[in-house]
Amino acid sequence: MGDDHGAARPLRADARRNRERVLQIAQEALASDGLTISFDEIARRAGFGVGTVYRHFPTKEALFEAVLLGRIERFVADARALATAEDAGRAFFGWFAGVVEQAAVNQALCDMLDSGAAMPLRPGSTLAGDFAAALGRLLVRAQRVGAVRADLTAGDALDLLRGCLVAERGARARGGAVRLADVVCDGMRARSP
Amino acid sequence: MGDDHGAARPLRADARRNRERVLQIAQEALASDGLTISFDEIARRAGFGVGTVYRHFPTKEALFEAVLLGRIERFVADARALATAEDAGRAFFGWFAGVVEQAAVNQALCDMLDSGAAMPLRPGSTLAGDFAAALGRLLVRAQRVGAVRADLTAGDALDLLRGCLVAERGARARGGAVRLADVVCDGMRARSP
DNA sequence: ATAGAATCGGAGAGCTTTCTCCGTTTGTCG
DNA sequence: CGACAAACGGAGAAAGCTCTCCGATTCTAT
Repeated sequence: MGDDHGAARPLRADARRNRERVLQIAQEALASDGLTISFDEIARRAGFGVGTVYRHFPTKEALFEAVLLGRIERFVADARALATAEDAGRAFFGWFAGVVEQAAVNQALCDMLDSGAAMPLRPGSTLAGDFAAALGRLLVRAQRVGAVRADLTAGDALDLLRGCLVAERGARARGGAVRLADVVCDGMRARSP
Repeated sequence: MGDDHGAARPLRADARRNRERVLQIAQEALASDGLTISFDEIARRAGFGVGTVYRHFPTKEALFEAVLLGRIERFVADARALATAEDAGRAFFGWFAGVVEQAAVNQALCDMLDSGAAMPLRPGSTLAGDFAAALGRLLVRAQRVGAVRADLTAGDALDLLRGCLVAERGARARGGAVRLADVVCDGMRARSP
């Protein structure tokens, strides 16, 4: 599930080139301007007529998904790979900081993770759920070994992740020296009484 | 600098009543829907023609400022009142949590504090600067008595405040039990090694 | 080289949003 | 009460957005 429905005939050479260029430009535009950028503006920056871009991606959302979905899937895959790591605390905090690190330099990723309860994906998608579930597994393991406060839920951690994104992005814009994600991670650590 | 230019003649009785009603409805609409709500929608909810609302507030921004400016000024005043409190750590964390507490139930306040580097105020306003300066003073005092990590700047604290807003608002929406602001505050505390 | 299919370009339909304009209605004061 | 300024209402201008449509153009297979 990703490209076209069923077995489509191969694209004409120029069309494939153009499609790649659109994806490239859209990726840059989304990273710098976020989800609010207009479809027309992306077409303009890519140097194509808007009709051409719509030929490749039937809606604005389809284009944005084509650019961003892979990034989120990657986060989920990373979390799964860490699900059996030796040091559960290290796994959780490392993954958490890694997501913040990558998303903080990409406005669209921030917008996507930030906005409201659900990620603005195709209704049928389970990705938002997968993401939350993957985070939840890392969290529980870290709590079992006493690395993270026991009273935090997966929802809490997800909200803190969103908060970190906002904070960290602000800090980057100012050239701040302190990793704000580290500050928040410290807050999540279990106190040693 | 507030109402009208110079000495305006008093409003007609019905006009004053209508103005109050618009402010009241706008306040509720902004709290629940945030800065993205449309001017037309506010007029509709108040039961007025859009022209009537524009008669009282020349632009959308003017209306929003009339509703929200006072709230921010209040935060600044609170910070100033705490600037000589005995327990500097308590003053800083208490103020920080208080701002989060109040802003978390008001979408527009969140939007305003969140969005980018500057608050979307009239260019000439010094309010954004006042807010940052007030926060900075509480922070420095708390750092002097060793209550807060010494490596945090005022900008860091402001960004963390923004992050808290996002996290806390998410938690409220889910009915979360943990005060996420407390988690972040714990992260800002100086470690006692 | 040429026919024919695939692709492109961009005008414009249809929507939302901010804000203006002016005919109509409503308070107020002598 | 009656006149007149003040206030109201909402149509619609202007701008921006998503998305469609179809004539013009470009590739490719023969």
